[in-house]
Amino acid sequence: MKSHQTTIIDIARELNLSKSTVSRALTGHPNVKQQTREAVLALAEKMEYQRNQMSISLITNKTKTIGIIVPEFVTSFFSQVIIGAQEEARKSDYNVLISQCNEDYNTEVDNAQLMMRNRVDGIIVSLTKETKNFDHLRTFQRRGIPIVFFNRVCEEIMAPKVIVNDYDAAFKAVEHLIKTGKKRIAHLAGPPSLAISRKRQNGYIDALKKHNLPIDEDLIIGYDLNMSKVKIYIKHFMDMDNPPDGLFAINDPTAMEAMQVIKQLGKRIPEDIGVVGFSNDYASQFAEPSLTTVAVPVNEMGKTAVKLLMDMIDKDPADWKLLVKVLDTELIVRNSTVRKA
Amino acid sequence: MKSHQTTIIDIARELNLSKSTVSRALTGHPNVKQQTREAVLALAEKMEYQRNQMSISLITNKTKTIGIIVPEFVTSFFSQVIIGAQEEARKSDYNVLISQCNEDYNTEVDNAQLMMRNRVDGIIVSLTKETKNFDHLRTFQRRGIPIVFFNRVCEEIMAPKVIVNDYDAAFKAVEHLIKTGKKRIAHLAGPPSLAISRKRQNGYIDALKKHNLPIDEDLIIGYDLNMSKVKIYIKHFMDMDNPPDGLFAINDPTAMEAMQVIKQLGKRIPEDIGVVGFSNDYASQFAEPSLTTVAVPVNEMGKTAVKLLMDMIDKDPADWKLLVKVLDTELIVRNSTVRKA
DNA sequence: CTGTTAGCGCTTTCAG
DNA sequence: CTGAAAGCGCTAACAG
Repeated sequence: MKSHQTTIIDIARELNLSKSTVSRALTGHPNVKQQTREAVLALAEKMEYQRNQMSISLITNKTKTIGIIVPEFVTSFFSQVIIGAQEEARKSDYNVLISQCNEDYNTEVDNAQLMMRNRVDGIIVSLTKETKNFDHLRTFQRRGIPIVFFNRVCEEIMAPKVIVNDYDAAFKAVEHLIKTGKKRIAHLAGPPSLAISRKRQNGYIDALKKHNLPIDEDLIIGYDLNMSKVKIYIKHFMDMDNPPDGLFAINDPTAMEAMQVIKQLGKRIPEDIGVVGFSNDYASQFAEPSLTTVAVPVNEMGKTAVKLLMDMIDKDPADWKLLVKVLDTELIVRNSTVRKA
Repeated sequence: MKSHQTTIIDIARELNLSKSTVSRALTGHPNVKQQTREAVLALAEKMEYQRNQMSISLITNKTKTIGIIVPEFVTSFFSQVIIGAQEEARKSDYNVLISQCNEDYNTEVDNAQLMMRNRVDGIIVSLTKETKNFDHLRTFQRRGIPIVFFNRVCEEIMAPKVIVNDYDAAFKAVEHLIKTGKKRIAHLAGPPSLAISRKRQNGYIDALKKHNLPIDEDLIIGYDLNMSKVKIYIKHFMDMDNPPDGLFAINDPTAMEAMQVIKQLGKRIPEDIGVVGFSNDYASQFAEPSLTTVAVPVNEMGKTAVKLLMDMIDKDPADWKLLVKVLDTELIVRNSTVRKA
């Protein structure tokens, strides 16, 4: 079934003009008589003409589309980054092709190839927790298609990155727990494959060190972000002879799941154990107790990534800058660490 | 900066073959000598050839892309629908162009035109709360591009729709509140522009009627989903001489916001007032008390919408079926209505 | 100011 | 089995 889309030829025929004149009128080229232009625009409007992006892309070798690859879509984090990214892209009249990977490496590779086939002008990427091979991404650079990483960045590929001050934020988060009087703080960390896991863990460790608290390896568990495991680890923690009185979790979903388990075990938050998350997920404000967390400027992260990408598109790869933008975070203190009256 | 993407010509030149033969080998056409095919495929692999979707689209007048237009991205609802939709689309080797509208009508129109320019083969749409004019969507049908609505459907356009049994679900939700002993149940409804608001409200009203409870217009407030207003309305309810002892909210974010306010006012949930939401948002399990809500099969909704769309793509519009798929929901009873021991 | 021509990368006739 | 040629909708270069 061939759908009928109005073409330039349709307009040209109707107005008895050449294709090129119509094209010029439509694209705002100066060399068109005012009267002709008006006639063309009026008819285009009437016939609901929408230029065919395909043919233009074929000529210009530009699709005016950027790809966004994110690891998951369940928590609000990446959705919100995407909102920012999309807003920024729209400013430059760019579209956005979005793919989420269900935290699956093979899906990420598929998505990358899909982007390739669709000849996106650039991509912004946050890796799945599984991604350890980066060939599918290197292909882009090899072809002069720019990449910008955000949040879960790849340290082995030379490309601009947008991250937050993970180390500092973690440091402050843990320091906050310490200031509320906690002395045995556990850390439910992310998989070591992710740089953010390592940085946050380092922040955690250094905060303890600064305050002369012992580093107890038993209190640090790196896990694969598979939420169903949180229960096991938290029970493990709380079953200890000397259970922790504080918990710093790699992200908010983990922290909230942990709080569920802690409450089931009959422990009070924050009295028995204070909890801090990371990312300020949409849900964290509603949790009970509301979750103390590190607010990441998600919207800005998306915007910044796209801005950096836009600076690379149409530039010679030799001129690409290797900026690493570090965005500031803010510790949001809520009831999971400091109970308000 | 022209990025170098491998083309069929590159391969043809290298192998001293004609373009057509290479093309045939690549597309699995039977009339190619086994040996030739293997050589082509091997080289294509080596040169990282990725077919240019643009040129194919130009010829076939098909982009293998479907558009998804959703009103917002903040709550988890639409994200999850998109996950399902994307999975289903991928099965048929279709890509997905996603646009969210920030609940803004003009953005919806823009997004629709963007889809049009990109010649999507079909779209699935959930309307913004503001959308009352549907011309931007009718254009698609006029051109033989199929539309499927989901969740927030348009009743004025003849198109397949995927919805849930809003009336029944609301009825059961309210009946559940009644069974927990509540007799004065308020309803924080959505904007009347949305059919789901009206249906859920009707379910609410009929449940009260069935149980011989009076319909008090003062206990029904339809609002514009602007979350900041929830506080005002809930305070208004609770300030009444005879405040409600139950609340049925149009959706989970509303319910959770309401619970926050109720708790601030020092009222107990569910003892003083039982609360039921709608949609089983990701956050609702973490809320305190955990929120009783109507679980919507979000993933299935996305999948079903795409399936219906796929059945229309490539079919003569005359053969398009006007199915309305009604998916079943499930009432999930949590602590906001029935406190577990 | 307007028309003509060529060609983007690919598939699809039509000829061998 | 393979090649040559036409053309998808549009823009850009070259002529008027």
